[in-house]
Amino acid sequence: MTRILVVDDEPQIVRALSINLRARHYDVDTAADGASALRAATHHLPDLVVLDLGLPDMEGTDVIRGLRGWTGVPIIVLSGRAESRDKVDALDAGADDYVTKPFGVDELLARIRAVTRRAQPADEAPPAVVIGTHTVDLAAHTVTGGDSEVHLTPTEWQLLEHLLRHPDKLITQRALLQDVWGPQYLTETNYLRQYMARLRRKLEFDPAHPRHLLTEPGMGYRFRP
Amino acid sequence: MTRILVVDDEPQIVRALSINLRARHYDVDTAADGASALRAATHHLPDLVVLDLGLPDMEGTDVIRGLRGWTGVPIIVLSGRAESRDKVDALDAGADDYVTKPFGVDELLARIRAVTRRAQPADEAPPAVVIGTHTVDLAAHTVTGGDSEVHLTPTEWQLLEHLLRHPDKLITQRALLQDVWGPQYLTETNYLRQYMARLRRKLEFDPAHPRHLLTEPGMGYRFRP
DNA sequence: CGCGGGCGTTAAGAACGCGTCAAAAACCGG
DNA sequence: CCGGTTTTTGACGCGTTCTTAACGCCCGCG
Repeated sequence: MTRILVVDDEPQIVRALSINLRARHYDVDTAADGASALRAATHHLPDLVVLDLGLPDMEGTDVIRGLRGWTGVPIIVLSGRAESRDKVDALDAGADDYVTKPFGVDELLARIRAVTRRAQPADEAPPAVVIGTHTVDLAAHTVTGGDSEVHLTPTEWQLLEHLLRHPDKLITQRALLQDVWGPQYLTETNYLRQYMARLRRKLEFDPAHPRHLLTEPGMGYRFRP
Repeated sequence: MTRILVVDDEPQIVRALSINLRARHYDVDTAADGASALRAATHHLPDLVVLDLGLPDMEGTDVIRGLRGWTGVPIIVLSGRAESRDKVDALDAGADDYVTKPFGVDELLARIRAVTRRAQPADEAPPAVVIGTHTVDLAAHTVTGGDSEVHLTPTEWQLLEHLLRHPDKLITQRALLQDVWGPQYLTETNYLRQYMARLRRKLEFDPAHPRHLLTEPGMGYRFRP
């Protein structure tokens, strides 16, 4: 869930934005002035800040700098002022985007999507998973740790990836066969037995008693972190 | 040096932007239509793309998607159309920002700074990398050290560059072929075999047993520092 | 208690991908 | 137009990986 902090001193704008954002399944915090905005951000770091520049207590650029001092959270500025100078100041202070009022809600939402999309990869949680003594990094395609060096073949990676991307979830045999081998292999469960065994031999501490790559008899397999 | 690809079919706009950008010490490439824009980006990946939406040969959103298919390079859209719908479409296709014409140059420059600032952290650039007895300097495009003099061809540089920019990370064959040769060579893995062999012959201490330019059978290649 | 399905294991041949050599074709500067 | 460099293309041996088959075991069920 993406958490958005809306900062504006006009209650009706805050209200309208909150309703629209919540309807899109965003989590919304609000603040009516710069000081409480900084406090709210400190208290619970949002994933994005929508900031009106016309606040009663502080310069808008100071609010931006106050945030930028300690966080890289994306900031979208709302402002009634369309002068080039204001935009340049806000953007150079650290804002990610600048929208002039009056603005279309659809456009703001699209800009929110664009900015969060860009910011995501930076602070994304580590895509590394631990299995026994080994650590699997899906992004780099590496297996580290463990005493012996481990190398996985393409098919092994594909299979492992599907399991690791859905922790604790049961993946049916059909789903795995479909995704790794294709639609015409849906009944070749022997492939799964073969390759699950290989994965366990390479990753599990005791392949005969797997603790992470589990079998659900008659159904499929499951990865337990 | 930040390299910017300017795409617009109006020569005077291209010219004005080029002058302004070069004055700010940006490196500028230009393209007049969608097809040559995609080709230019493939040939030498820019750090940012400024894209006019009113191109003669392609839909603007298709150009965006054409880039997004294989790179996360920041894209700022220029457009004469101010309708909310156009903005939403472009942003959701993968654009990072949308500026309506006529626009102030100062504003565009500020938005360029904002977008590149956000994109920067992703690619930290270690200036020099050591492979065996040789030292490769990506910025200067030089190979020093080693007893024998080493000269790399353009294709060899491109290939090596992609590997060195992502240390320890597996780069798939498709990604390398896409970035070095272009989208229509995705299956020509023999090119990779050929040029990886040449790089190893020129850089590795023992080309038959590479220690830094590693093969991941069936998947791709990896640079280990 | 005997039976059968599903699972893990082992073992084999087949198919594929990689590194390599070699040579033709395209490119480039003089 | 020529000579050298660079890129593209084809072919082959070899090791790895994939595919396929067969066997034993556990467990639920009749």
